[in-house]
Amino acid sequence: MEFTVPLGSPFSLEHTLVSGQTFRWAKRGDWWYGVVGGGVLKAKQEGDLLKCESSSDAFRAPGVSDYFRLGDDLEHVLASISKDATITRAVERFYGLRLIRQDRWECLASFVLATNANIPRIAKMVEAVCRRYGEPFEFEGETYHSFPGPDALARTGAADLRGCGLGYRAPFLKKVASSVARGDVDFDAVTSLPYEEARGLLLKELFGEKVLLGVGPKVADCVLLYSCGKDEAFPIDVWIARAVARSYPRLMAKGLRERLKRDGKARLGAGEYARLSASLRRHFGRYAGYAQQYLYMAARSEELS
DNA sequence: TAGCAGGAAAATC
DNA sequence: GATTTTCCTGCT
Repeated sequence: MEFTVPLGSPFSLEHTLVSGQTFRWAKRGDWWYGVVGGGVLKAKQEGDLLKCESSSDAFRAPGVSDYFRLGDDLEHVLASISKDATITRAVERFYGLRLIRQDRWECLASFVLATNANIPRIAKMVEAVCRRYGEPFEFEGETYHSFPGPDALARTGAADLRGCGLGYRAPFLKKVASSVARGDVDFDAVTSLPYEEARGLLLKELFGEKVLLGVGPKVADCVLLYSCGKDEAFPIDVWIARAVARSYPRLMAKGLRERLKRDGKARLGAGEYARLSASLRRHFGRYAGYAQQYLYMAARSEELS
């Protein structure tokens, strides 16, 4: 099924897909191939047109527009977050980068795997889990695998999951899958509540036990931002922490700043994380999550140059 | 709050 | 080829 989506406002497919939000897209030749919603979405940007091809009839222009959040008024968002020279420069460099709306379960599971790993590694782990537990299907003579549902992962043994190269993440993923399969995580409520309450719901305890073992504030923020539309969420990873220490020292507590400077290890305690992300939300406003994504790209690209 | 373990692969030296 | 780092959380 081929179709074309006209882009009414700024969009960069490339910047969007390499910004570390999602792990199931790969470029082959001129085309990007992504496994989305149980099928393959193939896409190529030509100016203000997005050429698409979908393996299933279900995925059409409206679905693509929703997935890439093409309805967001990006110019308004970018004007709103451009509070200082650092972010303004990042916005200019990566203009058109958009947050995308991912499946909530897939996003949660993927970021549980993301601890202490880099992007290629995360993509590999996700792919291995899909190959083993997802549904296979064919597209252009290649075999792809859908992202497995929570029940499929809840049923398996942690040792079996370990076979996917997940290491210590295997038991966390299995427990998270069980919680979701049991219905302990009300994604609809998380999506409809305002940011603070939504985060509380994801991190809350049930019967004295944490609902989602392996989900701390950083993973929660990723899920809220990338799949629940909470644009205030500002995930702080090591790159962002370092970038903030360098470019926004005033927003970071002095003690934390000095510690980062001293041993370079950007591990934040829960309180430090909460205070820093609150101060970044105050600085960047209601689209702070967009600012985070642009800063993340800038931080990573500067490391390479 | 601080310190550490956790597993394996990528990045770096 | 060894060492360091890696989009971190849980436990003590």
